[in-house]
This record gives sequence, structure tokens and C-alpha cells, in this order.
Amino acid sequence: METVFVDVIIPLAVPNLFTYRVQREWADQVQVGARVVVQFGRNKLYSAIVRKRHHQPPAHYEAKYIHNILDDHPIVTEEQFKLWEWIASYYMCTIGEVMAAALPNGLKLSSETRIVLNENHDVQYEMLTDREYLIAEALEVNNVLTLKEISEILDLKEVHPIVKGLLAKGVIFLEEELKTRYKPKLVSFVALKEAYQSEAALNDLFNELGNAKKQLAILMKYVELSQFFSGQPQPVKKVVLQKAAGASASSMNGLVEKGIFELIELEEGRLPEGDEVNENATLSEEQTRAHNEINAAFEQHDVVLLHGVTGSGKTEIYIQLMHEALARGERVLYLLPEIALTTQIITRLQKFFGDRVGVYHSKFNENERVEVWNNLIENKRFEIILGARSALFLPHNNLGLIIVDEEHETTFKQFEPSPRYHARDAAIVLAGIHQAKVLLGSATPSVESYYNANQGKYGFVALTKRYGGIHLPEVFVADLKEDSRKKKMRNHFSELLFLAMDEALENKEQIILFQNRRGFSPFIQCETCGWVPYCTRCDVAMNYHKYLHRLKCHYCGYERNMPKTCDACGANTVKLKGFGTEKIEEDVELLFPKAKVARMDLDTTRSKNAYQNIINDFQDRNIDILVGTQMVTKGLDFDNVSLVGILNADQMLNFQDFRAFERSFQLMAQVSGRAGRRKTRGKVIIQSFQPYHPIIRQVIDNNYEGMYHGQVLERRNFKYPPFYRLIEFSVRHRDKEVVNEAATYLGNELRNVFKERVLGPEFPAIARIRNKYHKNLMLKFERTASIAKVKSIIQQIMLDFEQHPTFKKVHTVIDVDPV
DNA sequence: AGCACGCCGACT
DNA sequence: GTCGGCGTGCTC
Repeated sequence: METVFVDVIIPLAVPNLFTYRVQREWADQVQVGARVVVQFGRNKLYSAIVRKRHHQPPAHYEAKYIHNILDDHPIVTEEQFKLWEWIASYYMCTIGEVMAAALPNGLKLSSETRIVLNENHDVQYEMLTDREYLIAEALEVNNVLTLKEISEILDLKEVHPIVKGLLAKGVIFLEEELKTRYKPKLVSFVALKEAYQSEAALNDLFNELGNAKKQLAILMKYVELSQFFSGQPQPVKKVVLQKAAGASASSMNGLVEKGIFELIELEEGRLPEGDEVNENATLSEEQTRAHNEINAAFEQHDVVLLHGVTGSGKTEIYIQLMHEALARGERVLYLLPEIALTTQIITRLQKFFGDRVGVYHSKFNENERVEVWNNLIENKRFEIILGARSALFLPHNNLGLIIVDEEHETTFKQFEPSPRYHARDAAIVLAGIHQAKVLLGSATPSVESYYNANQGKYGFVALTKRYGGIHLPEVFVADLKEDSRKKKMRNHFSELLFLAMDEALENKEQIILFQNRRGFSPFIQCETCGWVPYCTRCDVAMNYHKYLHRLKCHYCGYERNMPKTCDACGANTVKLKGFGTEKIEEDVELLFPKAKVARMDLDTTRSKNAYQNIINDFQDRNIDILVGTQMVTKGLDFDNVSLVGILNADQMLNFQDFRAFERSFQLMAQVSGRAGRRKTRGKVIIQSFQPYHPIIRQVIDNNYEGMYHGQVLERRNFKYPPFYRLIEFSVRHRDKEVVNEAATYLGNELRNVFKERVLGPEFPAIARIRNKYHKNLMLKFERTASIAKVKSIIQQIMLDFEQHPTFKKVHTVIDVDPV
């Protein structure tokens, strides 16, 4: 029999596949797509995925044997591999990095070196160095230590020499242990002991228990629930039985102690099993028309863009399309930005599709994610997957429809870590692999998608009316310049907004205040000398956090105490400047002392349920005024919001980015959409120093088209997407001079080939983060150029650049299609 | 990504 | 002198 070799993917940023030899006895068992444990490097073990199975021994080295086979069936399908390979090639990263992002942690094992005491060593401790002795002593107590723990015990970075010394002296062993992260959830079931399994024995038992009323009740319930008389009694979940019989834990345990019941631990899925409900969505006339148009457009196009104003009821249309896909025997993937994945949308889908819906996103714990994965690979459950961008990577099967809702959201693009992929674009590729259709939905489509629809590349369907005849809100602008001049401002509130808030509160209506976090959040400045405290590791002013009463850097997390006096001149005139959500919240509390205020931003939603709790509180009207960042712009349906205030439009408009106007429009339009959904026509007040700014006018007129045409003109003139493709290079190093040199060198190399298509190098707005200087280069090239060719040239240049002796320590990040 | 090897500065 | 920091190259 010929020797079997496997080429495997290791979940690391290493290029290429690695070839291992398979033991003869496993030759038949090892399959493409299954995980194998391999040793990679001197002693690390990893779970790798078999990509190829063959008989060619490597020509230039001796292949290692695999350590183990973890799966008896593939857990990664050929379709998934195709997506991985596309992402690796398009976004210029390694296949290992894609694997690392694609697999839930529960399916990735990696070893940790464990240091164990050799119980039988006969070394006198006088023979050991002080440090060796310390470790030996610690091991007497602990038995097992990790390298990290040893490093902590010794307060030493380099512990390898010490470990090596101990190993040579025979005091310790090294073990590499793989941790399986996925643990099936075990649940206690009870079953009648063998001896009582006959009818006669059961009757005796009933008599015996005659005076133990509670236990009798449990037993009777058990007979019912286990379907005892069916001849094949099933174990019954302990808690279920206890509850059904209205019994206490002690009477349950009594039965176990008497040897009547036995406890069995059985595996149970931790995913909730919803009820099968199959309500049909009822569509309005307008929705029906759009729905028919979408289906017609799918005849011609693989991708269709649905442009539906906020509150037009896109979700009902999605549900209808999902029903149809399911009826055809196809499956559906429904992608949403992480932040829009609230219980609201989840329960809504479950109402229609019951337990056919699986949910997959980052707030799910590891075990739950593995279960979704396993259910799909075994083809057991979930015809619909609702998830954030990582749901793309699940083992989808027979996919017929992908819905990308809130298509314009830039959070669909992953930035850190690699792979820097865009979930919307990858979804279109995934659909291609499965021959599925894609529906992109948004109230404010991205310029790129709208352009593609305009060009006839995508189908296009519009929904212009709000569902249930509800009017779009009325939008007003408050001129901050005017109000400031006339001294009408109350803290950060214009007269217009203040009065509108007062009125809304009077009418017991709710208010949303939107304050974009980008731009400046509060910082502090000395009014005597102008000193501003900066982060020691990043080139940014530190932000003041009231709840900590400390200064914090938003880029690296560095914190320091609030200075009582100025660090520079010693004066006690250090004052808060700028404003963020926290300041607004404080202002509101001051101006409207009776109103109940809450804040929703990164700081208040860190814990698992915090986000949902705020939403629930708002929905239950325990909150009158909700102050928040972009989080409040997401598709939340609040019935009682009559007023939306946008506190400072200029912060968004003045942002230095070619997408700043598009994004400002999207944010303002989206947050406006939160106003006036039921009875009354809502009101939106935009505060700005530039009330006649075209983007603000376009928001007032709800003029998406106007915004789009304006932006397209700009983009064409200045060579931006959708007319040009962008690739950004970020050169990073501790030393500013090295960054300068390296970026200039790389820029020249790129310019040699791409000429004037290369921009920069330039320092970004924040040139230093975590003590590393950044300098960026931008490559802009025509849509018509061959991407493959461009990338292969870049790869060549990068290879040269990375080999260059001066720049070996320079780290370069390549971002394809940056957002 | 880790980990070993090898070169350099600041301690005994 | 040596120990520990840190850069460099390789991993089937």
C-alpha cells in the first residue's frame, strides 16, 4: 500500500500548506476537511485541517507523522475551502489566517507547554540555581506550571534557559497538552432502575410508596413522561420531571437514594428549541409589489439591491423570500451588522420560522457556536442562519439565498486582525460558489452598491413608502452659529432642540439624542497655558471619563489619573473641553432634571446583556431620553419616539475621509428614521454650524439620489471607488525615522510600476499607536485592471521589501478595499 | 504565531 | 566574564 501524505492548513499567519505523513493504520481514515493534530515547530501541537490527500513524499525534507485524527467526517466542506481561498487571495493574507477567523475557537485546539515535576528525580536541591530551585519548589506545591506562570513567578521574560536547565538535570518533564475547548452540555436525566422495569415490579413499587405522597406523584409523572407503557421508556430530564410533579429536589433525590431511579448524564444541545410556528407575513400592497419585483429581478441578476426607506418594512419582504427559498428546499443566510443583531430581530424570525433559525454571532459563547457548526455539518438543523459577518464561514449547504441587511454598514468590513474582508462582498462570492441569490437591503445604500445597481450589474428594487402609511419625520436644522451669537445656547442645546425636547417630555413622548463618538470626545485643557494631556504611547489627546474620573486613551487603553493641576504650568485651571455622549447625558440631567436619561455607547454596553437591557428599558418607557452613538441608529423600532436630536452634524461632515459625506448622510438619515413611527409625525432636529451644507439639505429633503449623484461626481473626479479600487499599505515601526525611510522606499518601489496611481506616504491623523509609528500609502487603480495581476506585482514588491536588510523589522499591513 | 539561535549591553 | 534582552529565521 502506498504511503498517504496530507497537506494541511495550520491556523497561523504562515504561507503555504504543510505536508505530513499518515500512519499506515490511519491511511483509510484521514479525510479532506477533517482536523488532524500535528506537531508544528519544535514542540507545539495544533489542530490543522486536511486540504489535500496524496501519495507524493516531499522532495526536500522528511515529513513528520500526524499525531492524531480528530474527526471521522469532514468538518469543512469544499465550498468553504473555496471561500477561504478566495478571501486569502483577494484580501492578500494567508489561508491559515482565514482558517483562524473561520473556525470557532471551540474547534481550534492549540497546545500549551506544561512543566511537570519529575517525582522520581534524585537531584539534590543544592545542585540547582536559585531560580531553578524556586521553580522546583513551586512545582512541589502546584504539580503543573505553564511557561507564562514560570515567567510570572520569576518576574523574568526569558524563561527558556531555566526550563532547559531543569530538564537537563531531570527535575522536570515537559508535556504538550491539547485543550479541547468544546464541551457538550450534560444534563441529568432519570430512569427507572432495571429491577422495576416490568409492570408487576412497578405495581409493587406503587404499593410500597403508598405513604410517600410526593414520591408517588413523581413516579406517576415519570410513568407518563417516559411513556412507560410504550414498552420502550425514555429517560426523563430531571428538572422537567421535578417541575411537572410539583416536587422538591429532596423528594427527587430520595427516589434516587432508595435505588428506584438512577441518574444518567446525557448530552444536550444548548441551543434553544423554539416551537415550530409558520405564520405568514402579510405584505402591504407596496411590499407585495417590491417582493414581486425582487423575484423578477432575480431572473436576470444574481444580486439585487433593495432600497427601502426606514420603516418601509423590508423585514417582512425578507421573511416572504425566506419562506419561498425554504419551500424550494434551499437554505438561507441572513447577515446583519453585529450591533443590529438584537433579540428583537431574533425573536421576530423565530416567530415565523421557529427552531429552523440558527443564530451565530460574537456574543454567543464558544460552545453554542460549535453546536451551530456541528448541526449544519451534520445536516440536522437550521435552514436559516441569522448572523454577523463571521456567519459567512459556517458550513452552509444548499444555500439558495443570502440577505445582507444594512448593506451600507462599514462594520461589515473586518479590520483587525487579518483577514480584512468585507462580509457583503464575500457574501456575493459565497453566493456564487453555491449558485445562490443575494439580496442587499438598506435605507441608505452604499454608493458602491447603488452604482452597481445603476450600471445594471445588480437588479434594483425600491420601497419608497413607509409601512402603515406612517409619514417620514420632519427634519429641521438648528443654526448653532446664530444661537451662539445670540447667546441662546443652553450648554450644547440650541433653543429649537431644547424647546422641542421640553414639548416631547410634556407629551410623554420619548427622545433619542445622537452624538457621534468620532471626532472629539471630551478632553481636558489648561486654560492658562493651553496644555492638553496626551497618551504616552499614542499621538492622541486622552479622553476624560467621568464614571472613572480618569483619563483614558481610546486607542491603546492607557489610563491615568485626572490631574488636579496643570502638568505644564501648575495652574489649577484644567477644564473639560469638547463633548461626547457622557457630557450630553450630564447636560440633559441638568436641563431636564425630571426626565429619566440613559446612555448607550461602547462604555455602557460592554457586558453581555447591557445593550439589550437598555433597549428593553427604553421600549418599556423606563427611559425618556436616550443619548447614544451610532448604536442608536440601528434598526430599532420604537413606537413612542417623537423627537430625534443630532447634536453636532459638523463633527461627521468635517471628518477627513472620502466617505465622510456619504457616511454623514447615512447616519443622519438612519437616526432620523427612529422618529415618529406610529401615531404622530416625528421630528428631527439637526444642530450644525453649517446649516446650508448640501448633505444636511439632502437629509432634510430625504434626497438619497441627490447625495448619491453628488458623491459619484466627486468620486469620479478624484479617482475613488466605485470607479477605482483602493489598496492601503500601512507601514509600522517603533522608530519614526525607520517608518519614514521604509514608507518612502516602498512608495518608490510601488511607483516604479504603478506610477501616479500611488499616493503618499503620509502620516495618518494618528501617527503613533501603542508606541508604533504608522505611515500610509494608497494605491488607486482602475476597475478595469486585472486584480490578479496587480496583486501578483504587489506580492513581488512586498517580498523584496520584506527581504530588504534595513526594513526587516518593519511591519506592513495591506488593506484591500479599505473603508 | 512561537520558539531557538545568536549577538550585544550591564551586572557580578 | 556571564546573564538576560532582543532581533532573525524557520516551521512540513
